[in-house]
Amino acid sequence: MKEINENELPKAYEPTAHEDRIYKKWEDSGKFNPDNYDLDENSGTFTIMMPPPNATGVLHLGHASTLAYEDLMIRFARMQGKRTLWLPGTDHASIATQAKVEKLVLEKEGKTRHQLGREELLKRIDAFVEDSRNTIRSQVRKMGSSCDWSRERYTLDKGLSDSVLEIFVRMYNDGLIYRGDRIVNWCPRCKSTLADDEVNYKEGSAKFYTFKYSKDFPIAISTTRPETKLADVAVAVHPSDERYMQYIGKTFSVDFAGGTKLSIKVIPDYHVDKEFGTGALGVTPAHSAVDYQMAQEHALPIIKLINEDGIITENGGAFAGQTVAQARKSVVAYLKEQELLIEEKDIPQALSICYRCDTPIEPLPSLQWFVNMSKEVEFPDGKKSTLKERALSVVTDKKINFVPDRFEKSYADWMNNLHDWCISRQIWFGHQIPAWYRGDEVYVDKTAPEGDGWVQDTDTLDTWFSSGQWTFATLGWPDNVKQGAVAEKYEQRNDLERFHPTDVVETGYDILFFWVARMILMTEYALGEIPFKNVYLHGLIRDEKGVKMSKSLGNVIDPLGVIAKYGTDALRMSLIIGATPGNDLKLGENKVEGYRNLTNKIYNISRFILSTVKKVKRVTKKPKAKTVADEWILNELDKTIALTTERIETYQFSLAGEGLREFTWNTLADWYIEIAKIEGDKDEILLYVLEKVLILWHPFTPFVTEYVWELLGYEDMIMTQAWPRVIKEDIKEVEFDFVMNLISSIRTMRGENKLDPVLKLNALVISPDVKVLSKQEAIIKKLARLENLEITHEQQERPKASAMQVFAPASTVYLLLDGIIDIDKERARLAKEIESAQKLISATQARLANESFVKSAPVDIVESAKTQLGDAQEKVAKLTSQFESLA
RNA sequence: GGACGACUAGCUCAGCUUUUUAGAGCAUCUCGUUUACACCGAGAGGGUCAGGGGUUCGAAUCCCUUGUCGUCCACCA
Repeated sequence: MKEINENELPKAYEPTAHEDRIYKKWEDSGKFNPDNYDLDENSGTFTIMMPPPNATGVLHLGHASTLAYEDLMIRFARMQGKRTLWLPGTDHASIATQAKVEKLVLEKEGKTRHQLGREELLKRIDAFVEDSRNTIRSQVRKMGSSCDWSRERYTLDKGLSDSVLEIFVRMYNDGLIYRGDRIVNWCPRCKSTLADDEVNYKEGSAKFYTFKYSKDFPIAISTTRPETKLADVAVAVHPSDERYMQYIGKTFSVDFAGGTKLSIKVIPDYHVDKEFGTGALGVTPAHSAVDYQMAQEHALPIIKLINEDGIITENGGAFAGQTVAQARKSVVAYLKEQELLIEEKDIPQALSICYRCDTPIEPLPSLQWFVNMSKEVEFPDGKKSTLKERALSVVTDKKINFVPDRFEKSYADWMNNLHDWCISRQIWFGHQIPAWYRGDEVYVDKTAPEGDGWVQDTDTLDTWFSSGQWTFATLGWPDNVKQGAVAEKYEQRNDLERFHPTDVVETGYDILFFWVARMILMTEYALGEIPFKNVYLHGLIRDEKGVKMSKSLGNVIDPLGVIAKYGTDALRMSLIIGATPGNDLKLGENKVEGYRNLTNKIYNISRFILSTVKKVKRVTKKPKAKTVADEWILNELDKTIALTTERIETYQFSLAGEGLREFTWNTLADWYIEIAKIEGDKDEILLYVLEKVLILWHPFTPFVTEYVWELLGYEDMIMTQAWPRVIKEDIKEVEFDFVMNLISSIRTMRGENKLDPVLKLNALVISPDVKVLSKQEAIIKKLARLENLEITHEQQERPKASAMQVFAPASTVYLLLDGIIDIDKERARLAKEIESAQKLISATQARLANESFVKSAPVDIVESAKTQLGDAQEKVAKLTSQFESLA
């Protein structure tokens, strides 16, 4: 390997030259796997299950965002010395994947899935998925994800399938899973059912028809779907509606369009809006969820008019065989012809559409499998509850925390309104339902029943049924179980015992209900415990104009393209810094460019230190400060360490990154390094600060920090270095004193004529021999202006000692620049603050002197008043001393 | 219809459990081309924190209200 010479290093960091190699180095080291660390029993664990991307293709920025956040948390925990597991995987994504492959097969071979057959299609899908998973694996690596590939999983692998079967059978035996003929959301294009939350709504307009079934029928009704009226069984009216009261309970025989005979009963129902339309509603139980409810309550028959292909059944009389659209025209034509149509107008309507393909949903009665959300059952911990209540209580009891917490409310609302969950899908790709039929017999178990003539259900399970088991099935359940304290030593425990519950799930808020809620349900049912302690939800990533990225608009930013141009570190920072949880993020290229510059800054700070110090060596112990500037930078570093740690621990990643940037660029690079150039002799401190800064940056920018670590020639990898710790009490809040010291010392020197600060300043700034950095000049000019010092241009020499004198309090200058400048103003401000604090004191004292308040108010209120009083008094004392020192 | 969120500098956004004088990045303008970095440095301009009201010694921050935009949920046939 070629020896690295600092002087030959390129001026700018080149991400693409190092990233792949560095990733390989990490991966080959085995250090992504927590088993390859020598840690003691009490190290603590930290676990994240990577949300499995769909096996349909490529990663988008949403995935990139999740990977950036999770890798940050994982690297942070690992450096803190925890046993850290990040388990990667992919989701088979039943409908999405099958639809994609079907489309490809149709394009290439001109065959539909039915022409191809189940076996053959599944073969094609498997091949496609294998390919796709390889793409995803490589993209996850590109993001720098430090996940344990030896534990990689797939929602259709054997372990997950075992778990799915186990849960299905247990739920069936508990009476939680049942098969029922119910109204389902049917997508005629996907030819499958959809869960309630898989239905989207689109604003549109519809023709609203008002008509009578026949000339002698007494009540007119209104509808946007005249064709479904062929299957009406009732007319519902509000019980208090005087117009129709007289008809309630009566049944009318009607000859309707296409020769269909209807038997219409007039029923009362409080849900009917008297003001809407005619105030009467035609009830079509088979093709409307609301009507279905009414039919159940009034024991009305259910006539299925539309089949799974969107074609009118034989119940449609003369219209049988027509499509829904054709039948609508036919019925409207009939109504016009018979002069039954009273009104036709356009109204706005929210159209139900399939969330995958935007096809309008057809509500249909169908025999499907459901999970009962409201049936009481015994959980593994022996407590009895319904799935719904259980999943709700873990959040309301704060066993699971949401970031941001406002999503706890949406979660609770959603859970409260949850209906039974339709889990069967008429899709071939997925976990086939473990139910066998023979005549009227039904058999449910993990394996096929013995005997002849049994036929397995051809449906598969909703993809969320399996991904809902992601946190524990990936850890070996059901083979692995929790045995409590049986295994004393950590090594003797299985993965489930070691790593579950996981610590965090990080994902977009758009799949809160789909996935997060299902994981909570499933895990509570299987294990009686929570799947994760914290849920961090990021927002949607939009383009720079705030438009949602979509293929059709062509505004999709490809993470790989960004990485190729600016590097992974820059992309990661762009996704994390300046983003707040739960809020959408607008990402433009100039933002990424800015963070590319920051990456370069980190590199160049390192390059400078590398080439300046006499000998590169690790400085692990905090060096002694020789000047005030040293003291200041070491203190600032400690503050940054404490702040960054705290912010990452409390999920304030954006603030953590901003604070680091501030320290790195504005404090270290712009000030301390400039001071170091003048003061000199700072090798130890520079190396010490650099090492800590690199470590702090590592979770954000793993590649550049690892690269610099290599340049420094330090042992091991930065990835496995220990996260720095500081004792909070050691941090000094010294800024204000520095300012005061500086000002007073200049005044003293002047007054006593011991030193002439003017002279010293000049010596440094204006020497014609020495070209002065603008930075230094700025410091001096500012100081000079402050203290009314004159800058002269005659001084020739540049005495080192005086440089020390002037720059020793450089930190204070820094603060001066920040604005604490005008003494009179400062005194006025302090006086005002003291006054307001004193007002607070007298107000609080008055309250505490009031006996009835002290006796009647709650104890904690009284206590907090006392604390407040103490704080205020302390504040007054502090401010007063500051005020006096400014005299 | 219900709920939630946003409204802060030209742009993108922090700050929001009442703690000093409202911040950053980008953009603009001026100066600087110096041996870490032009993917640079020094400086400047730019905000009645959407409007109104309230609580408070003190409000961008807490409460109420109005407006605009957005998201989610439910859904009227």
